[in-house]
Amino acid sequence: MLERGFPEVSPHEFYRDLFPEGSLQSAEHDGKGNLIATQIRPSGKGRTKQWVVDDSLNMLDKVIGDEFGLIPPITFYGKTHTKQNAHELYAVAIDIDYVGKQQLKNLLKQFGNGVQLRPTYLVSSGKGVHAYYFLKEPVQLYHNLEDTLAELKEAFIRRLWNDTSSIRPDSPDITGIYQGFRCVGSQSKLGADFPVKAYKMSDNRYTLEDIKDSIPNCKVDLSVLTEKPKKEKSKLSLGEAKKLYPEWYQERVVEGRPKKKGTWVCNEALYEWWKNKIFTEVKVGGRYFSIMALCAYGLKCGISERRIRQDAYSFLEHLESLTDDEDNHFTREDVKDALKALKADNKLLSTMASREWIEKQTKVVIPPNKRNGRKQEQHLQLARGIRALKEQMGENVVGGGRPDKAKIVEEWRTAHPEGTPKDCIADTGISKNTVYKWWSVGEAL
DNA sequence: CAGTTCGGTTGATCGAAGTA
DNA sequence: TACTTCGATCAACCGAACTG
Repeated sequence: MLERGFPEVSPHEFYRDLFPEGSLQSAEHDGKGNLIATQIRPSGKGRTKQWVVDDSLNMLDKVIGDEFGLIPPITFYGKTHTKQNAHELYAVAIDIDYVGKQQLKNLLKQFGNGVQLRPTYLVSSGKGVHAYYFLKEPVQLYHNLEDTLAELKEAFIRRLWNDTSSIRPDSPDITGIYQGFRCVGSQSKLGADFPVKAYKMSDNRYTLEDIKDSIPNCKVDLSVLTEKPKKEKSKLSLGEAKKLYPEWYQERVVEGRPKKKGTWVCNEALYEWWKNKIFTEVKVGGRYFSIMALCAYGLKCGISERRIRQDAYSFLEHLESLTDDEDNHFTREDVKDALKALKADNKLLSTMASREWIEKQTKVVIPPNKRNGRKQEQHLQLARGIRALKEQMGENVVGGGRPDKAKIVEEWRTAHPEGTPKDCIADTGISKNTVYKWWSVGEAL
């Protein structure tokens, strides 16, 4: 289909071209990054695996020929495909889906006559294509560049994915810069007989400016890319203060009444909810972990350690009463041991706090997401708890409802001191209802 | 006509599921 | 793994129907 003089290139050649010899790590600590290849298993058939591909590219064979392998055009430090570990961007890859024969012809024509920027490679991905624009120089993936890069990429996707290139021009997939793509040499959506193939379109390599210039009216500001990232200001938010001085924080929360009424009651509800679960649903095999989970919830909700300990021991009798095997009693020692979680570091605490972990360790079904009846109720309880917690920690957002228009009315009144509500309604277009609502608020000042 | 009450609609957001 | 979509809630909005 693509035989118009564009040579097909083997997976090894493709990735060697993208990551030239010497660009990846070859010695243990040479300061260079590596590729991460991810293999996704169809659900139920084992876990997702990730491989580190170094400068020799030997590990590529792990995903070539496989069902579903992903490789992003990025090098990483470390062993996992995470934003944190991302090091350098080597190419901008654009996914265009629902490309039929005619759309492909259109695309090739536009690449040929300069209407669209001609990619370095075009990769067939099954029902669509991936256009790879290799970069002259890899771009350092500092975290403060993320938004800029994402913006540029989105503009570029919208430019390439249009009614001539796709059967569905209206719903482009806006893939992020960290997104992996089906790797060259693995199977496509259409199965084993249709592997993902790469075709060389040009020897061109680009800069981000080249890409920006190819998009008409593109307003993305690339200047941050040339600046070094600023050091983050060290500010001590309430949330950080909590981590650093947990005892002070908890005394403050428990003994000094919090300013906003409802919030900590709501938080406590989450903790109480779990206590109820321990009574009603925890069985042998999940007893020890249910106490650990109590610690996690307690800390999250700002309950004092003393109270958590008290509550933990209060479950001792009940949990021991569940014992069905003389060799498997639940003792004071077990509770004591589980309570060590209170002193655990943050990392352990956050693993414990995840719904999945608690479910697995305690055998209590914490409803995944089948939205019916009381399961949904619990789902929201959790969401509300977390939201309330954020608010309490001073993160000041603003969740929940629709934003109000108090400010608009207020500003209009300052600009028109003699104005009447009627005029305000006409000027601002806000309904009279809303205007009246905020009118009196302004009056009070 | 100025202002209020009622109830459907809207924008924002959450965690989980889904998709690449 | 990253990011979008989905189902669902919440609080505020806004039109319509009312009140005086």
